[in-house]
Amino acid sequence: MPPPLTAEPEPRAPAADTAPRSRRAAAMPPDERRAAIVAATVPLLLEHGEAVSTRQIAEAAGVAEGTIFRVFPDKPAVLRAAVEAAFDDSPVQAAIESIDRNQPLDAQLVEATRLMQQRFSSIWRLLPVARDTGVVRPGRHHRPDLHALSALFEPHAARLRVDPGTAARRLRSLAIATSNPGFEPDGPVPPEELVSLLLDGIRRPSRRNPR
Amino acid sequence: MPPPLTAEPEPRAPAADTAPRSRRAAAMPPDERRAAIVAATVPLLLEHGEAVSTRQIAEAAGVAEGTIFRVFPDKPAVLRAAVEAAFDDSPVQAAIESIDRNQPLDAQLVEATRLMQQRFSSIWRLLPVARDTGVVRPGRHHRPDLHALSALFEPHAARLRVDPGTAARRLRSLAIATSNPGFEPDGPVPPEELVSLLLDGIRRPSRRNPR
Amino acid sequence: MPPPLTAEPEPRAPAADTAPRSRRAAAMPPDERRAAIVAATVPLLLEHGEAVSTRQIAEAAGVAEGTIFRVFPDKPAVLRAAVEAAFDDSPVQAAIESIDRNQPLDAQLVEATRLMQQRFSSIWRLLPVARDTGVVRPGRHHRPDLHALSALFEPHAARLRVDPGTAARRLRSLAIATSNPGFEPDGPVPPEELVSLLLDGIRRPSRRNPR
Amino acid sequence: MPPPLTAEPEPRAPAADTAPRSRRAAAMPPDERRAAIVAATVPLLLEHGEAVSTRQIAEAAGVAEGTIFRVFPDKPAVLRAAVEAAFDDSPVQAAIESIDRNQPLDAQLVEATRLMQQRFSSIWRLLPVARDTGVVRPGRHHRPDLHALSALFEPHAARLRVDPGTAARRLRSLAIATSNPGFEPDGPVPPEELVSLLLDGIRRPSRRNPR
DNA sequence: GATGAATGAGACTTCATTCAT
DNA sequence: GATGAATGAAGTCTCATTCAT
Repeated sequence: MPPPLTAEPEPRAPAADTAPRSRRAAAMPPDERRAAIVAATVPLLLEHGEAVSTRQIAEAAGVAEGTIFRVFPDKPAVLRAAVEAAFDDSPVQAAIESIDRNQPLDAQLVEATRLMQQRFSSIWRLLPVARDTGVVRPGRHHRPDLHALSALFEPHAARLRVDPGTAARRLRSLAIATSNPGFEPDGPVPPEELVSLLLDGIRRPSRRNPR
Repeated sequence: MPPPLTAEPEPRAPAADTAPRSRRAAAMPPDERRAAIVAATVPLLLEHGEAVSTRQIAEAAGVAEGTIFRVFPDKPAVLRAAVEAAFDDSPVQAAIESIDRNQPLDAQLVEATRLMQQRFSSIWRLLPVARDTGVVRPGRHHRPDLHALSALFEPHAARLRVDPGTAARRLRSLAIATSNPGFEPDGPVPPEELVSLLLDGIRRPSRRNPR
Repeated sequence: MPPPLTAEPEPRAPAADTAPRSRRAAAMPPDERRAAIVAATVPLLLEHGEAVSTRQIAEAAGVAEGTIFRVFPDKPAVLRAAVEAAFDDSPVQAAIESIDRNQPLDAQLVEATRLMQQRFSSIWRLLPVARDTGVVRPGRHHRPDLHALSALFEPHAARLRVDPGTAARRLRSLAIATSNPGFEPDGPVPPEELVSLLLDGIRRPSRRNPR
Repeated sequence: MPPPLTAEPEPRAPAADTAPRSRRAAAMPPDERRAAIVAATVPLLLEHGEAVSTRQIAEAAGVAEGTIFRVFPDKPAVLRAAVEAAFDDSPVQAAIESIDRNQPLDAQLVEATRLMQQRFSSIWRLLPVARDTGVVRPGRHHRPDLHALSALFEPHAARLRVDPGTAARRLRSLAIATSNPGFEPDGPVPPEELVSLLLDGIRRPSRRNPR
C-alpha cells in the first residue's frame, strides 16, 4: 500500500497516565512544532481556503495562538508552508516510480492515473492559495511528479505520436480536470477511461480514418 | 462577433445636465442596481477571491456601502450573484451553437475548444467561491454549455466510441485543465492538439495495435 | 481672562430629552469627529504617554474603537494630531501679545513667564511623544511663541546685553525648566524670581564687580 | 579623568577555555546579574522609552527572558532599577567636587555647567519613565548633585543675592532646560553664556538701574 | 539556577452591517 | 431610496510572565 498522499495532523500523543494534567503543551523542538502546525493547517485550508483564522489553526494544532508566531513570522508564512506541504508530490512520485514496469503500458498508466486523481481531488481548494502565497508562480514548472510520469512513457516513446514529457502533461491534465468535484459532479472519471482516451482517443478507427 | 464572455462593470451614466447636482446616485430600478453591483463584483472576485470587501465592491459599483444591503441581504448573496453571473455560460453556449456545421468535426471542435479555454482561463479563481457560495454543488450537473457541445458531436455519434454527452464532458475537461495557469505555466495548450488528443489519442496506430 | 491653554475634551451634548436614547453616536462631520478624538486623547497622553491604548481613547471620546480609524489612518496619526494640538502655542502667543506694554519691562516679563510656566507644566510628558511622532524634530525651530516673547524685549533692546531673540529663548528656557515638576518638586519657581534672575543675575553688584 | 557619566552594559566575560561548552550563561552572583540587566536596559530605555520589551532587554543583557524574572519581580521593577541607575548622579557629584576651587567662581561654574549639560542631555527621555515608575515623585527632593553644586557657591555666598542652595537650583535649571534637544534645536547653549546669565543677567547696568 | 517554549491577554486594525439623516 | 458615519466583533500579532526541562 502506498503511503498516504496528503499530510495528516499527527494525533497528539495522549498524556501519560501518571503525568499530571498540564494545560501547557510540552515544549517541542521548533521543527516539530512547525510540522505540527502545518499538519493542522492543511485540512483547515482545504475547508476554508485563505479565510482560515489563526485561532482555528491554533485550536486545531492544540497550541496557543501566540505559539504559531514563535515558529512562523506571520500568517502568510503558515499558509505557504501548509500549501507547500500539501503540494509536495514526492509521495505520488514515489508511488508512481514503484509501479511494476512489467505490466502493459495501459495498466501502468491506469495505476498512475488513479494515484494522481486521488491526490488532486484534495488539492483543488488550494490552487488559489498557492497562487496567492507565491508557491505556484506563472511560468514556473515545478512538479517533480511529471518526471516520474514521463519515465513511464519513455520505454514506449517509439509508439507514441508525442514525446514522453508531453504525454505526461496531457495525462496529468486529464487526471486533474476529471478529479475536480466542481466539474465532475458524478465523481472522478474511471482511470481506465482516461487512459483509453489518452492513448486512442474517442474516434472509432475506420477505413477513411485508419490511423 | 460573439458577445464578450465575461461580465464587465457597466459605466455609470453621467448625470443629466438639467438634473440638480446631487451627491446621491440617481435612483435606479432595483434590477439595474443589482446588475451594476454584480458587474462590479466579478472582476474584484477574480482578483481577490472571497476576500473582496464590501467597500471595494461599493466603490467599484459607484454606490454607497449601505446601498448594497438594500439590494442584497448580505455579502454572501452578492458573491453568489456574481459567481452565477460569471458562470453563466449562455454566451459560450450561443457561440458554440453558431459554429458552422459544414466544417469537418475537427475544425468545429477546435473552434469550440478555443472558446472554452478562453472562458475557463478567467474562471479558475472563482471555483472555490462557487463552491463556498453553493453555486456549484456536488452531484449537480448544471452546465448548459455541455448541451451545445454535445450537439456538435451528435451528427458524428456513429463514428465515436463514446456517446456525445461523454465526448462533450471529456473535451470540456481537457479544455478546463489545460487552461489553468497554475498547471500549464506555458499557457493553454493549442486547441488543435487537444482535439487531436481527444479524437485519436497519442498512440501511433500499428498492426499489433491496429484499430 | 486668557483662553485656556490646553485643549479640553468637549463635553458631549446630552441627548435631547424627547429623543430616544440611542447607543449610536450621532454622525458628525469628519473634522468635528477628529477634533473630538484629539481632545479626548490629549489628557490620556499626558497621563500615560505613548502607552495609551486606542481602546482608552475610544472610550474617552465616547465612540467605538473602529470610529477612530475612519478619521485617522492609524494610531500614530492620532498621537501626532494630539501632540500637535497640545503643542499649539497660539493661545500663549495671543496672551503674550495682549500684555500691556505700558508696564515696566519687569512686570511684562513676569506676566509672560507666568503664562509660559502654566503652559509648559502640562507638556512635559509629551516631549518624548513629540519626538517619536516627528512633531518635534532636531534642528527645527518651530515655536511661534518666541516671536511674541521677542517682541516684548524689542523696545528695550538697547538696554540688553543680548539680542531680543536670545533673551526670549533664555526666558523660555527658564520657564520650561522651572515648571518641570520632576526637577522642581516644590512647584514652579515664582515668576518674579525668574525675571529678576534673567535681567540681573544673582550676583550682588559691587565696586570690584561694578557693572 | 572623571568616571563615565552613564552606565554601560558590561561585556559578558567569555567562557573559560576549560569549561565545558554550554548554552547556559555561567551562573553569576545575583547582584552581578541584576547589574548586567540594569546596564543593558539603560540605553534601550533611552532609545525606546517605556516601550522596551523584555525580549530586547534579555537579548541586550545576554540572558534568557525568564532569567529577568528571577532577579526582578516584574518589568516595572527592571525599569525602576534602570532609571535609578541612570539617575544616579554620584559621578557628576564627584566630578563637581573635584573642580579646582582656586579658579574664579565663573570658571568653576562653567565647568560644573558643562558637566551637567552633558549629563542631562541624555536623560530627557527618562523623565516620564522616572515619573511613571515612581523614581521621581512630586515633593521629594532627591538630587545629591545639588549639594556639590551648592558647595561651589558657598564660599561666595556674601556676594550673591540668593542663598547657595537656590543658586545651585537655578543653575541646574538652566543647564537642564538648555540641554533639551527638543527646546534647543541648535544644541546646548554654551556654558559660559549660561553662567554669565546666572551671575549678571542680561540687563546692561545703567545709572537708573545701577544694581 | 538558568533556559526559552508556551501562554493568553490585549493591542491595533478591518469589515460587514445598521440606521439617522 | 440612497447615503456613509458609526458600530463592535473578530482578525493578526506582540508581549510580560510562567514553568517543564
